Amino acid sequence: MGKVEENKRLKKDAIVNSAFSLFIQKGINETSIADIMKKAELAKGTFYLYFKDKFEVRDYLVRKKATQIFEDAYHTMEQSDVVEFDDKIIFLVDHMLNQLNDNKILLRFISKNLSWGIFRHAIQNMSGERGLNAEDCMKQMFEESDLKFRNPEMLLFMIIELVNSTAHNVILYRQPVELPELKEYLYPLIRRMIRDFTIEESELVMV
Amino acid sequence: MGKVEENKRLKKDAIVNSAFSLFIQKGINETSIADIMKKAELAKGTFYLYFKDKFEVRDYLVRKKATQIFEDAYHTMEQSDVVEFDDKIIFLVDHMLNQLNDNKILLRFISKNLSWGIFRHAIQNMSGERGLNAEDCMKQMFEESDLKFRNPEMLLFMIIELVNSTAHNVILYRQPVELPELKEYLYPLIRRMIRDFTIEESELVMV
Amino acid sequence: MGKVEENKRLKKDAIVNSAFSLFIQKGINETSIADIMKKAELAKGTFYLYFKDKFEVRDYLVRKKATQIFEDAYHTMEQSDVVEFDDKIIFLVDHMLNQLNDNKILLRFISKNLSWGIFRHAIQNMSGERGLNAEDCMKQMFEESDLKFRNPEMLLFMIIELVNSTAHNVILYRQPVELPELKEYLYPLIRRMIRDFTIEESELVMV
Amino acid sequence: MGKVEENKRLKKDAIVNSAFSLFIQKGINETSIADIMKKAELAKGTFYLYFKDKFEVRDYLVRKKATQIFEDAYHTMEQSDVVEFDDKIIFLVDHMLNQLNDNKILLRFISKNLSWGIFRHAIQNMSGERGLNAEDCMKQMFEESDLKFRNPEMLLFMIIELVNSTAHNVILYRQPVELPELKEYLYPLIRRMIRDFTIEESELVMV
DNA sequence: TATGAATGAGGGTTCATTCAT
DNA sequence: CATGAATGAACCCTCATTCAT
Repeated sequence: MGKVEENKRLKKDAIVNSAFSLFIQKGINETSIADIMKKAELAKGTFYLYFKDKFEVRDYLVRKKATQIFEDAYHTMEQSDVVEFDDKIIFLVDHMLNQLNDNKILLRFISKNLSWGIFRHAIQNMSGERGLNAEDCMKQMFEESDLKFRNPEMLLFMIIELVNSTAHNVILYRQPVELPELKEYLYPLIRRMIRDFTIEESELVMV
Repeated sequence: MGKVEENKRLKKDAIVNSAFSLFIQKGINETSIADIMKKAELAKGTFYLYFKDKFEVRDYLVRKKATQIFEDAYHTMEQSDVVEFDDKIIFLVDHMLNQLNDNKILLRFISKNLSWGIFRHAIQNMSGERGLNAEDCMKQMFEESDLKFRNPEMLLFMIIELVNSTAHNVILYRQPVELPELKEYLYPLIRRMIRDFTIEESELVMV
Repeated sequence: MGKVEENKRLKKDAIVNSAFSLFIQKGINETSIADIMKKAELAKGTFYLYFKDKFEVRDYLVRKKATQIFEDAYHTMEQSDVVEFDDKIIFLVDHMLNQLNDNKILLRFISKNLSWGIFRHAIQNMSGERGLNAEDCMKQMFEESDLKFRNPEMLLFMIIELVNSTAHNVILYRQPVELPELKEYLYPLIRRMIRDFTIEESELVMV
Repeated sequence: MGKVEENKRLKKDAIVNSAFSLFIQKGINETSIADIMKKAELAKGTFYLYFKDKFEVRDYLVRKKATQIFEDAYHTMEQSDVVEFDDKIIFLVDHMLNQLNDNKILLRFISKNLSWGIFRHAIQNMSGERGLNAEDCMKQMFEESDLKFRNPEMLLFMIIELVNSTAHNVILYRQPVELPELKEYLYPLIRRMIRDFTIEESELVMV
């Protein structure tokens, strides 16, 4: 029967949730496995039946949380009536920034870990669980638009890095400006980047 | 006489150098104070005469190394014959990227710690020691150029964050492209950002 | 089954016994937790599963040993044929003094810690474990006697302090007299104190 | 010249005063030599020119402070018009108790160390410095009175121990009664002890 | 599977003491 | 005499990990 499976899932969730709340509260280095299991109300030894060490839990959490944020943004976008490619990108970015701004603790946790490498890993591996694949989503978006891009991956990379690193400072330390002002500079720049990466009709003919 | 002072400086340097080599080798969390002092060939207790904990050493190191890189780039630029403002910025960025590319270990150490907050702190506090003040340098550069900028601090902030975060991935993980290719996309974008932040003559008249 | 519980009791006893022998040998300040656990043939970390620090062990020991001495004296007295109240008190004191005289090391350990505050705490808290409650014993003794006392608690307090502090010097340093000679002065004085605290029949009528 | 001597005395006083304030504030075990010398505004190494360790300082302090209290009480008594022996004893005890009640911190420091052994040592060794010898004082008091005592030393011993141990609890913990009530029971008891130790005229003739 | 008592290596930190200045 | 930087032994305590139950 699935009762045992169900029970194991509950235990794993308890561990993960406990760990998350402690990681964001005290930091991962100051959190011991004993802490995690005490808060999860499970025996210390049980930890090792589910994870190798606390860093495995951290990685699991980063992927899970990052995916949640992307999924949420993507679903909301799909239900909106945005059609243009650059508007879609801005919509996604804006939605995610707002989520992170509302949940600064989560931001602190995933922000500096969520760079290109982890991002790719996350969107590729995690997606299966809930059926939504971020990489496929993005690919589809690129294809659906009528535009052709010089180097789509590079474009995405630069946008993500720019957004991620500027937002980190602005949201967490409110330095050097507040989030609304950052957006004023950021969104036009993103649109410009998209435009600069677009291959013009004329160029296409040339090639 | 300054013999005692001289000796203290030597001890501090030994600690700092030992710590640096261990931090980049094993990571800061895996480096104990005992490790540091063993490599420095000093007694464990001596550590506490100079630093409160290893994080104080890390901060000291980040400031020191970041300043060194900037100073080096700035000096080289001054001895070159670059005159235009955007060329100067590109020159600085290029020089620093090359330094970091040559010294990936150093990059790993300072990169993720060198965000806007630390950067400002570093260029303001560290400068006195060697006579060169990074903040003043930048200000002077802005003033010397005939251009006026909408929001110079914001411009600098966005450039630094973009360069720092993209370069980090590219240099360390060679993902998604190699450094030369990144530069091909990065430098035009920086020039464009500078242009976008410039207040046109016509606008000036208007105001 | 109670195998685990049994094992824990053994471990705690080992720690306590080891600590006692070291405390009386070298003094508590010169005894480290490492010392205690080495002698107890247990791992250092195990200490913290049973006690917070060595002072908690000391308090535990003082209570335990003091209670043992009292219980022993009380049991012996009950099996004797002493009937008068003052004789009972003298009997108890005498028995306890003899015990302490036979075990000077134990005396040194508990003597200066066994003042009124600790004594009250000891007789109230420790008793449950073995079924005998020192406080109740004393109360019963007071009630069983036909006498009424002006301030029974005060009487007890003064007797205990007088006996404790004089005996400490006499037994440990044999100064200024030997124990038998102290008793010659002490017991008549105690009898006199009891008499002085007694409310006479005549007084009772008055009230 | 005596300038050097004067300077040394000042240094020693600084150390002793600093130590005293720290001992009563944090306890002797929690006070390091570094602490003492920092508060004394002297170099750490200087300590060893005056004392072997902090326990030597403590002993010095106990003697000094205890003597001060006794001297103060004795001087005040001399300037009063008390004549009877038992009144004198009560006067001394009362004065010292009041001093200690006013200075509970001092009491905590010397109380449990000031038993018969230390007391004798103190009154014998320390007296020379200021010209007043407590032992001689007491002897003189005994001789001056017309009374003869069975065992003067024993009498003194029992009074001191009784007063010291009861007062310690009462003043520090206000248990089981307050100081005024303790005195109500204590002073009559002391008078009775003195009477019981007195050799009657009739007895004298007998011998 | 799940437990949690036990382990003991290893961390950070303090501090009495020395000694070159 | 006086200093205070340097020492390194020794302390307390934590914690990942194991394993008998």
